[in-house]
Amino acid sequence: MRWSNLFVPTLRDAPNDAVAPSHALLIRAGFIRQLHAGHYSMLPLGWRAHQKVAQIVREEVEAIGAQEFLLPTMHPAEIWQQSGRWDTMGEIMFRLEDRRGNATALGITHEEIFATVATELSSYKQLPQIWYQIQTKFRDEARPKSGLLRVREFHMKDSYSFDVDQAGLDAAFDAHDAAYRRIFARLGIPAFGVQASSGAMGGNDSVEFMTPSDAGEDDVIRCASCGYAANIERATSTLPAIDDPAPADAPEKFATPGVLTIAALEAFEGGAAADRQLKTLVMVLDGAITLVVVRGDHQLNTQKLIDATGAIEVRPAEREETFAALGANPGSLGAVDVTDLPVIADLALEGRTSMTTGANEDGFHYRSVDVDRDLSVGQWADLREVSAGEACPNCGTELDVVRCIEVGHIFKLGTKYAETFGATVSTPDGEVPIVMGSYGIGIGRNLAATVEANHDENGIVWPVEVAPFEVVITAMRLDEATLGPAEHLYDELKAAGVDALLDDRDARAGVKFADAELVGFPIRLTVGPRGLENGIVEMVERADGDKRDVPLGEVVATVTSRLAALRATMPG
RNA sequence: CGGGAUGUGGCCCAGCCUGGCUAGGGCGCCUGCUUUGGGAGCAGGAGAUCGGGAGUUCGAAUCUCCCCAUCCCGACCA
Repeated sequence: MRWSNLFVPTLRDAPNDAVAPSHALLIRAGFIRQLHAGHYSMLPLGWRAHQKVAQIVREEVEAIGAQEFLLPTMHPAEIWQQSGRWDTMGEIMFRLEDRRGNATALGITHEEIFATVATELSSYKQLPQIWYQIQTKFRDEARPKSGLLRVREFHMKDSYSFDVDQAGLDAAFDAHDAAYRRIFARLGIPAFGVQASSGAMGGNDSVEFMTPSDAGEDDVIRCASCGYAANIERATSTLPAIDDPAPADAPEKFATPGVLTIAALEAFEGGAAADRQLKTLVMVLDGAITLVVVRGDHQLNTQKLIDATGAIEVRPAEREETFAALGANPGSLGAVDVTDLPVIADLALEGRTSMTTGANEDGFHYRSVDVDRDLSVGQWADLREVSAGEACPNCGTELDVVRCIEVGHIFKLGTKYAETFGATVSTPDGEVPIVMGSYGIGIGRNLAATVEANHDENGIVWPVEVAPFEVVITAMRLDEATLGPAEHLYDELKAAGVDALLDDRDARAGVKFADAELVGFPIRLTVGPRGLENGIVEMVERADGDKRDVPLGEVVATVTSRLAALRATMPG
């Protein structure tokens, strides 16, 4: 390919709404353009890199035996109604009607569809199977952001495993885990696995692959000592034991005029330290007012509440709803003696006594509250959000919080979809539902994550396997004396299987060099009269700036060996 | 959805507060000449409903109201 024929609209300045490094660089280097929020056009360089990411993913999942499909992205509502997710998916799913008025959805994922196909599996002898596709997904994200990192229309590789039993599922899961680690290594993305909430998908084991980045949107709790790592939606920690004073016989109500916050009650004469208080949150779970109680110095993690209750829609109660339910305003709320509303309490409160909490009467609190005795707790659950500095649940080391991009997610579905859609196989012991697993990886997001992890002040530094071209040949003049040898080199490299680009633009050297660095080709060859006089070209490596003169006759051998070396040294 | 910010040629930005000739600069683009190993110089040129609508005014990029879009933080989210 000749650069003079390639559409590569590079920009000296990034559009001012591109903030994340990958976003700004992919635009500046001419890889992508935005159509509207969350929808991007892939330009020729962007599409090449995108396809290279997809190819790596394809190779690694095929290496574990996966077979490629292509399923429709428009789905009839019925299939989603059958699994129950037509309702539970909420607004994330784009919905439309066809001309007959039939409800239709744009696929956000394909468990239902693959499970339907899997109904044709009839014997355990056909298992195991791993099926996958690389297909457009549509998600009506509330807040698309950071370029390709969070979009509403994107390609995802989603694979599904089908096994006769749990042991088979475990094996398929572990195979995907290993395949994903190889994928991230090849993409130059330093990713690690964390325990995750399985969210709306259902299922048990759930591992998200994360890579640290300020542009991310997940917080991960990590232990530097033992390797414990979990999404903050799932993470736990060990709390220091607290010795409560001997409990009184009954709660004691006392006046607390003007005290509306945990902090104010700490400072109040006769108040209590935050870890001796109960924080009562009034939440609405699928329309039902519910009291959620955590320790005064703890934060509720909403996802944990959702996971614990199975609720679909969760929101804080309005002030009016709260007053109607408890007869008091925020600042004086409590769960003591509340029996007409569900009460869910955090595990950290089990067995606590002599606590202080609102009395459901403005301006009054209770002290000497015994949680087990005075609260009608209907459900105990891990609800509190772990904070940095708390102790690792495994080894006690102080935990860190790391902002991350989720680059992959694998989890065990079990038999839910197989049962719903009747995907069963015959075994010697009778008919059993197929045990499924689900494994996703976003192509565009990983492209962006690669850039997040591989760039410098001059532009992108592509790993060899993802670079839109592996080598750019910069022709310093366009006369035959220079362009001739440059073209010859280009032909030789192509013949040797190297993905090369010939920069034959009528532009100044500085422009060509700067563009080559911005776009991020791993290797650049400078072909100009100065070197040709001595029978050499200059070779520059993007990653470390290493320059060397290479005799014309050795260029192909040198380039191919350097490319091989660069492939082998990918981090991961 | 809550909070904050921004919309001026393809990109970056000035002008707005304090209303006043043909809306200005840089990059990019076109033409010519010179130049040619790290984003060239000179000369000429094209390109704008100032996000949209309504209003105030003799006069609106500038003031007022409504709407839209985009970005950031949060909520939400396989």
